[in-house]
Amino acid sequence: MAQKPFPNIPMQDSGNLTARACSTTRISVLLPMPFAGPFDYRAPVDMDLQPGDIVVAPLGKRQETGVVWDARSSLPADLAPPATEKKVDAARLRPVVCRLDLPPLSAELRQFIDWVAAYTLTPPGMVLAMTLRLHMRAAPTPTMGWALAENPDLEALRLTPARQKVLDLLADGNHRTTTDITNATSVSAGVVKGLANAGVLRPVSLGPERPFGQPDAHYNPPVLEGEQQTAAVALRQTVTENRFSVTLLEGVTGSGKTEIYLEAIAECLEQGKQVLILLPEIALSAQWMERFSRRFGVQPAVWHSEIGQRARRLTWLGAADGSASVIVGARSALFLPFHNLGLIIVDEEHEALFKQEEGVIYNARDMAVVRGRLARFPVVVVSATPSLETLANVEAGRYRHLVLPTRHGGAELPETRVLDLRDHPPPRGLFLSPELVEDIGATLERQEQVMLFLNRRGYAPLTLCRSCGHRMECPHCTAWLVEHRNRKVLSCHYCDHTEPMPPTCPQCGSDHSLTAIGPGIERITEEARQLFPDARLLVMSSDTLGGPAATAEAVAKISRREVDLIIGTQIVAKGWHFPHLTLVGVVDADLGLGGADLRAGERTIQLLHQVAGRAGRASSPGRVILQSYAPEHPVMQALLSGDFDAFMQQEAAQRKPGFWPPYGRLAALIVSADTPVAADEAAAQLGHTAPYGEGIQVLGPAPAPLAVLRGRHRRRLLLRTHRNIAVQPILRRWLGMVNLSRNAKVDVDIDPVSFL
DNA sequence: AGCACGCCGACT
DNA sequence: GTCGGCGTGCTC
Repeated sequence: MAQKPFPNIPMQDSGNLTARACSTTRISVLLPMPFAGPFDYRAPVDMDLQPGDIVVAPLGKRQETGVVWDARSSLPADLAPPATEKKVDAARLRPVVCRLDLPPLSAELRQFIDWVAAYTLTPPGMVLAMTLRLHMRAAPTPTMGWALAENPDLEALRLTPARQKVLDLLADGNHRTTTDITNATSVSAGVVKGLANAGVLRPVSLGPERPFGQPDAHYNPPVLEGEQQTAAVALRQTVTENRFSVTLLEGVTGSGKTEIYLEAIAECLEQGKQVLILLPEIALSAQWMERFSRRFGVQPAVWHSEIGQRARRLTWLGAADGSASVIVGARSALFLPFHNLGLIIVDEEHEALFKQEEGVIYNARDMAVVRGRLARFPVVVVSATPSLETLANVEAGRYRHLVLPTRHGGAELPETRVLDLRDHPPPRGLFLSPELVEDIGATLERQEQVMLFLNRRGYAPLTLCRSCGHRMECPHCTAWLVEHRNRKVLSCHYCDHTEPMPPTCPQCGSDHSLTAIGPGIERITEEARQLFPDARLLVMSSDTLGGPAATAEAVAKISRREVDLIIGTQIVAKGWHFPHLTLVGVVDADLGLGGADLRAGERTIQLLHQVAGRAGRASSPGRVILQSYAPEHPVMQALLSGDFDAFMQQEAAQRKPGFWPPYGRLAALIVSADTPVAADEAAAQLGHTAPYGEGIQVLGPAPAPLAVLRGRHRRRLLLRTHRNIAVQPILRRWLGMVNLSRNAKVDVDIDPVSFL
């Protein structure tokens, strides 16, 4: 890729280099590449380079954007990788090409990047790549907008009402983008285009900058009372203290957690500092954005992996120069180069989505705390069902705790009932118990909304041949193929394999013998459609909702009562506000409790509680019915009683003696190879060289639950240590001992969340 | 991560 | 006889 210096970014030229100048100007440059550490370069004499400066450096035949790095690491001894004191010969040093005119990365951010790299055992360059993940030298193409033409030929123009609206809007002489025009006038983009074609509008360049609106801390302050007021004051206090602290803000759905942490944001804005809010799934947070702009008068800047190149660049620069004072984002926003960050809020802190499982494997919730500690500002983690990790930190006095015990606005918590499917089985081949069906019918009768929740996409999770017992499996993964009847395909939920539904059994050739086993959301929809033919159904899953816009529209339809019965997966559990929903039916409450997952119970209770929270938020109380084959299970009992504290204490008691997290540390080694033999060989080697000692234990190797994933054969080992033993030095020594064949690979997952 | 160097099969 | 497959190794 040819890289030309971009004209809008003035650069300092390296000028002529003389051999004499070389000896004293060695500098470290960290490149966004998987090297063990920074490379050394020569700083041209006329180029004043400081740590943090973003530079272009030669690498082999190409040029790369990197960052001038600190000469010595500031990491604590138990994290710092052993220093490789082999200095590259001064004669081999190549000069830095130029310095880019971009705000330098702060010392805190550099330290944070080093810290995350050392903690996750990732090359620091790969962590830097998360900060630098844009074409730093790319052109910020100016936004095009429209202005009224100098002397438009209005005679020839058919002046429709829509066209008139646009002309009225632009009459003030301001230049606007097509989007701004359509938003302000609610005409379609076609109208704008038509006017442009008619020569009434002329295209203008809006210039490279589109400044972010400044949130106004006093725009629309809420009226808070009682416990809410107390909590808001306490949270504002953590901000005014102006030092590192972590606070858990805990409160059930509807207790007003968001309103309260918006006050902490207001306080931080008043201090002139930036705020970062991390949400697990930013693409689905239209309602959150609305609440924010209601409070502060403008939309916050948004960051996630799917924003366009342009918005990406603007937001990055906005973070770096401080003009974006509030950024709301997914986990990757944690690596933005904030100018003056004063607060991070992690909403829904218990969510597994904060864990990045590919590339640099890190937990954004935990790393947010680290960033706050290194840069000395407060962090607030928020949840209705806090993770055991966070609760243990509260218990140990490391985190503060603010609890909002009641629902706000008089709404009652939903009444929960566990329906024992052994006593009330659904008819053969169906999945909704008659008891639940009756309840749904009565609720619909009252013109109230019902939601059915099943956390499984597709029609059926297993397709089985009734003649020979053959199961339809993924050729690349240890997983069943899920039937998607709408699309007439079988598809793997772990890789991108999809095949057409075969007409006969591929094993024995029998006709009409392939049978769908178990329910997916499509099958529940079919059942519901037959039971309630008059109800207006809406299916909400990642399959049916293409993107954020479609999701927002679906949510709006529910709010407008254009829907009676909602059938959804996970996606419905997000913090939506559905005021007319009074009954939630959980089709399979036991789903997720199987398997050997450390956190299966915790996760199920968090998910189901969140789903339950969708019911009865306005004046009418909601009800939740859980279909279960194990009503006696502690998870069901806790959901019944609403006593999550007791459940979590029980979980804690189970994990403490074995030093399971959070009472010990865990690291997973995932061995993968292209053949089972190679995988076994590598796993065995790791098994033989496994560390041992007081408070150190290695479990495995064992085949991973997904023993084959995307054609790679996988084995797992688990390192468990006491909490006071750092796993990183142990792992570094361990991995240094093995001599793996080229086709075998070991991925390290510190603090694993998924055990697949 | 790129990109080159380096040794073995199907083409002009 | 060459073009090109991707295995291994290096980049300050």
